[in-house]
Amino acid sequence: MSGAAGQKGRTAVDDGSRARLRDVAERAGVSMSTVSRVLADNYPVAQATRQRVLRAIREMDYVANTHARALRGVVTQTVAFVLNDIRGGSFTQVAHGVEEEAARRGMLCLICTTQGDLERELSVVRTMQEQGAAAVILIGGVADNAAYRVRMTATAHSLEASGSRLVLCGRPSIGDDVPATVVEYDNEGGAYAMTSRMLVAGHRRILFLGTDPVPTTTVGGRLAGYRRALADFGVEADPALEQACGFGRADAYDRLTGRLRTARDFTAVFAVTDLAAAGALAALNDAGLKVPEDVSLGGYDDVDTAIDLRPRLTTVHVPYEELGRTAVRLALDLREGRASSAEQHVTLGTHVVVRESIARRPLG
Amino acid sequence: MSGAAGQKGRTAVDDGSRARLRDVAERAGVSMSTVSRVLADNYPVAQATRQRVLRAIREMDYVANTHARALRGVVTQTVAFVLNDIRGGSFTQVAHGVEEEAARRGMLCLICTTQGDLERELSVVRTMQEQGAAAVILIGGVADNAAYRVRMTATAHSLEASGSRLVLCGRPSIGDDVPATVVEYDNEGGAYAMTSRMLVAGHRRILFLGTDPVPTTTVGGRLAGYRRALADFGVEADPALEQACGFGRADAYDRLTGRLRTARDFTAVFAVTDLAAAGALAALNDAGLKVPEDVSLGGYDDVDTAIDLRPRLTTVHVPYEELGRTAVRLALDLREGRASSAEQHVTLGTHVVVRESIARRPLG
DNA sequence: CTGTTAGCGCTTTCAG
DNA sequence: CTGAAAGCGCTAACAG
Repeated sequence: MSGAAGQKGRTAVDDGSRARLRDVAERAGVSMSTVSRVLADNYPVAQATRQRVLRAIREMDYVANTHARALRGVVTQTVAFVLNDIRGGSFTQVAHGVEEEAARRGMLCLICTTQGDLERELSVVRTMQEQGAAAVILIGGVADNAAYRVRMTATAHSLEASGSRLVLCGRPSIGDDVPATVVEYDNEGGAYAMTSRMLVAGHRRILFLGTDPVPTTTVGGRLAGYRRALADFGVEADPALEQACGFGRADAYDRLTGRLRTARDFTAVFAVTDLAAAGALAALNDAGLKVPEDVSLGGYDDVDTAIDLRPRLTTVHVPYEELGRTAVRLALDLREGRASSAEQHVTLGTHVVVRESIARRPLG
Repeated sequence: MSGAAGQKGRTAVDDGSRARLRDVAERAGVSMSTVSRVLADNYPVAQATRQRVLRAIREMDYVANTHARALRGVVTQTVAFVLNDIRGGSFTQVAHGVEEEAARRGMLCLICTTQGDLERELSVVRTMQEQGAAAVILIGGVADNAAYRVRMTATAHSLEASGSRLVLCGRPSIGDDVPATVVEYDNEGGAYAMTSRMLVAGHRRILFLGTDPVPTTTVGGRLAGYRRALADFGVEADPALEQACGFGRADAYDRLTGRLRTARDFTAVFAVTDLAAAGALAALNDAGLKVPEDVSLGGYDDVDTAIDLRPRLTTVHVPYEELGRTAVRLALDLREGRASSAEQHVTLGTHVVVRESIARRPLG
């Protein structure tokens, strides 16, 4: 298929196909080794020869073949970043952190999306492994169950055998004996802090907007923080206040609007994400409720746009970019022997960013 | 370096390194070809043999080497997507479109960022070419000058020689003779429509917030649309109303706040992006000005969060996701001979989304 | 149905 | 300083 290049009388360039090392060597009147040496610049080559080779390379627009190189062991290392959906604020920040740190180390960054499908996640990871990725970073929560753990454990081992590293980012560890790097943020703590703040402001009926039918680790942690805060304040948790809802704006709007039609049995809403908070805010306003005068509102993620909501959204800040950088750093440092396995589990802090959407509980 | 695997008495797996086809063959007691056939599933293999091979593959956790495959011509095709910065609304949507269409075709999507550095853009493209990307998609405006055109033309030809395709996405063509696919949106038309709308509402002094010292094609097009609308309405363009400003929220806030300290010599603001519009809105409000009662405001991009601004932002919708899908579709269809070169330049439409941030010019 | 063989394009000893 | 030669791991004729 790749054609007649190299045949007598036809060069790769005449042919319209990519020039190979051999073509360059022929043109420069040297051996392939010499061209390779000029390219790698890791071995003495006579000035005159070097010039001739460089000239041929330029004239033929030679572009090295990564695959052939990789096969010989000289790899353009890549870091793979696997996420659900590239849209939607927060993960993009993680991606940026990953990109940044990877670029700093001269590595390429592969980004793949899974659309929330665990099956696809596995297949994508496999593809990355085939590509020889130095690290495979999985971002975002998952439905945590036995099947998931078994498969992820196998994946971690397989990756390790390939000389790669699995990184769980914003997702809890699956066991200390599993060869995986874990970079978490204090998901539960952030939710605890937010809920506490609402409780301190006098709220007792706080709607948690965002439980899932199949709860992911992300929701699980936030819900746990919410419940723990209630418990610590001696407030009994009311299951009716744990409202099913997805991460998106639209779903939050619909769910809350629906609920408000029936009853308004809460004085504060803790939305599982800022996007959901935006939807909740719109729903509240459309129902004639003012935030924070009538109902207080809290978000989670601290996306850039939280500040443009009115009132400005009080939310939980997550160091997403740092999460991405750390993921790359830990995984690669380990490979290079510059970090120990002991340092391969990190939890970054979260904190509430106080803005304007939470007020004291209105009397009556 | 890759070690002693394959030596007598040590298998790849014992060794802790990745198992190769040969190891699997040995274990299953067959030849490499047979294993290869089982894997490719493109040739008859006896049931019993197949089972034995499959078993060995599983037991050894065999993972194929993409690079070796690629060298033989069997490639996991990748589509490369090159952008400035992965954060910030709109390009992410394009990336999603690209991802979607690439995935639909079973292709991998490589995403790389350049931080706005043309030098780096070129080097990234080169790396993608080395990787054997089927298409290299460049997204976003650039400073359009002779040097850029020369280099991009060379890049396009080089890519073509590699059997790849350059795609300029949201960036104008650099000439009909250049082998590149161009997927634009009606950038100038969107700005024209927005400005017209403001003019129709009676505004005569419209601040264009977002000219650059080194204007990019994106800004250039939007500014051109702005000027053309003014001209068509017989309003003389005042250079003082073309305010230097970047794409981001923070810069817009600072610039407009600074300007408002001196004078308020406009009744409407046309921000070059929605992000800038968010900054402008905050600046206006902080200066005690109400939108749209005192000053009207228009944005560009129609990012998801434009609807959460108060007032809801009137802006120009750009079909970003569609842009990404189209980029992939055109480039790949051409490769596969399912599209002609004539169809390789497309301009998608834009339109104003009317919300609440533009009102009739206040009297006096 | 299965095995043998000849490379894909490149790097890297090992000899000049 | 330069060249010849031996593969990296895999696939695809070509013979059995």
